[in-house]
Amino acid sequence: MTEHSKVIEEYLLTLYKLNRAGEPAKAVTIANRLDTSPPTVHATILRMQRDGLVNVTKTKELALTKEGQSIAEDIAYRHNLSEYFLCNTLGIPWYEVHQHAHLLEHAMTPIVVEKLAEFLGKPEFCPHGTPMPGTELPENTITLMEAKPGMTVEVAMIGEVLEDSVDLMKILHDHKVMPGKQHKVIEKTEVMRSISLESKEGPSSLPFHVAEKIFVIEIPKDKKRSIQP
Amino acid sequence: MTEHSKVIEEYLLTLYKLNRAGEPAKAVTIANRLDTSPPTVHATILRMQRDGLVNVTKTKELALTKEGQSIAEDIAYRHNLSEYFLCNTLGIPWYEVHQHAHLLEHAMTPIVVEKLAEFLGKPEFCPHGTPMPGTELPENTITLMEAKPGMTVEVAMIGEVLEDSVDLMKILHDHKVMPGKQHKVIEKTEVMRSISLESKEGPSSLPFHVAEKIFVIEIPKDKKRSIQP
DNA sequence: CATTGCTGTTAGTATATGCTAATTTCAACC
DNA sequence: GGTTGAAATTAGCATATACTAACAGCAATG
Repeated sequence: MTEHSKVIEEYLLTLYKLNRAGEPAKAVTIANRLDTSPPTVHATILRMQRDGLVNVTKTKELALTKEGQSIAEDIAYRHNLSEYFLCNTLGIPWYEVHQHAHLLEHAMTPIVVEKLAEFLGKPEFCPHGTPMPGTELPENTITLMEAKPGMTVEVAMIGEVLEDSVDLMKILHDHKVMPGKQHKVIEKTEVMRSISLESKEGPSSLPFHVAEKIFVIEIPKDKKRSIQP
Repeated sequence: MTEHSKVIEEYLLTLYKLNRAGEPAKAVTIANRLDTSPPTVHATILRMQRDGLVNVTKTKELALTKEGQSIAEDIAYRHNLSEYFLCNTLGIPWYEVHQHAHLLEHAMTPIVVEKLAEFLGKPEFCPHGTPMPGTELPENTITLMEAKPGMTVEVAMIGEVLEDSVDLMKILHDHKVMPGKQHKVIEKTEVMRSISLESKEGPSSLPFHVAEKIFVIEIPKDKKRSIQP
């Protein structure tokens, strides 16, 4: 497990996240996510193949090798751990930590990772609710798109794609659409292509494409707000 | 103050440290310190000149520009702050933190720096006793080489050049030659080119070239071990 | 004064990372 | 089945960072 450049680590992490989101991992997707030209992505993937980090299938799908996967999990862990630290120890708002962690994740030695994890009490989720590699969301997790009107749900995770837009994250924050908070699903309107919610803090409305990336757990009626104030 | 590459930041920090140590800042020195070939250093310095970070005098001395100086101080601060954090918060031994901080120093956004400084209580010295930019060692600081036999001294700072060798640092640690600890200077032997010390923890002997890089403060007889156990 | 030797510089290369423009490939659709 | 459009690829180029080998400049030294 040699050390790899920041760029290679970015590609690995992107592939890892695509995998976990169940999205097809193609070169174009990386190009879009990382805002890089297709030829550059192409060249970089050639190097990654050469170095045994990815395989390219006949259908041009990118598949992480054992080693690639292992490194990617490592980076994801460093990223999530950094976010947890920035949020819970330093008090940086949860909707802003992503960008800062983006730098830190490439600059932590194994010892720092280990000591930081110990210090933080080995957290299993980042502030957006993303589970650390090795941990999973509860079985009964669904997306907000799948929730039916009338349901009361608790936010479990804000999908990682959404983290890239601080503006969007800020809005979610203002409406308390964040891990641990409960909301009641009011209605899904096809015309507006949005879902309206109601929580203690007030009403909110989320477009479908955002609701698809928000993961929630249904709260049975009798347990509503049993934990959350 | 644009962002600069890791490499450029390394060069800036090196120049800053050379300045502070009062050593001449030449291209060769950088080549040695950073273990890089002279032609590479040459090319890099050309780019730094182009970007207004350094000036080269007629005598080939490298002088940081206002901007170069300002960035360098920033990096030094991030480095020292990281070391303080790694040592005092995460509990990584003081003689090992340098290498870990070496990575972190290039990966901290201004907000992270600010929040971390607050969290740590705005420390003014790193675990090796190096003052943060803007802070100075006490006026009466001397090097261990300048201390006379019979003197009792308190270690103030382990020179930054020494930090690069973990092995040496470990030895200093084992002999409690570390900031805050008091030692009595026993003798300076020209033949051995070394200085022998005596502390509560036992005797130690340091070669001249190391003693030159250790900064101490003389402790008047009547105040010996007034603070240090 | 000439030699020695360090320092700086040039020349020539290599690799990783990036770009635009142009071309190929291939599946999906008419 | 042929066309179209997205995706992949190739060609050509640029920059930052590295190296070795060779050479130039200059000061100290014999």
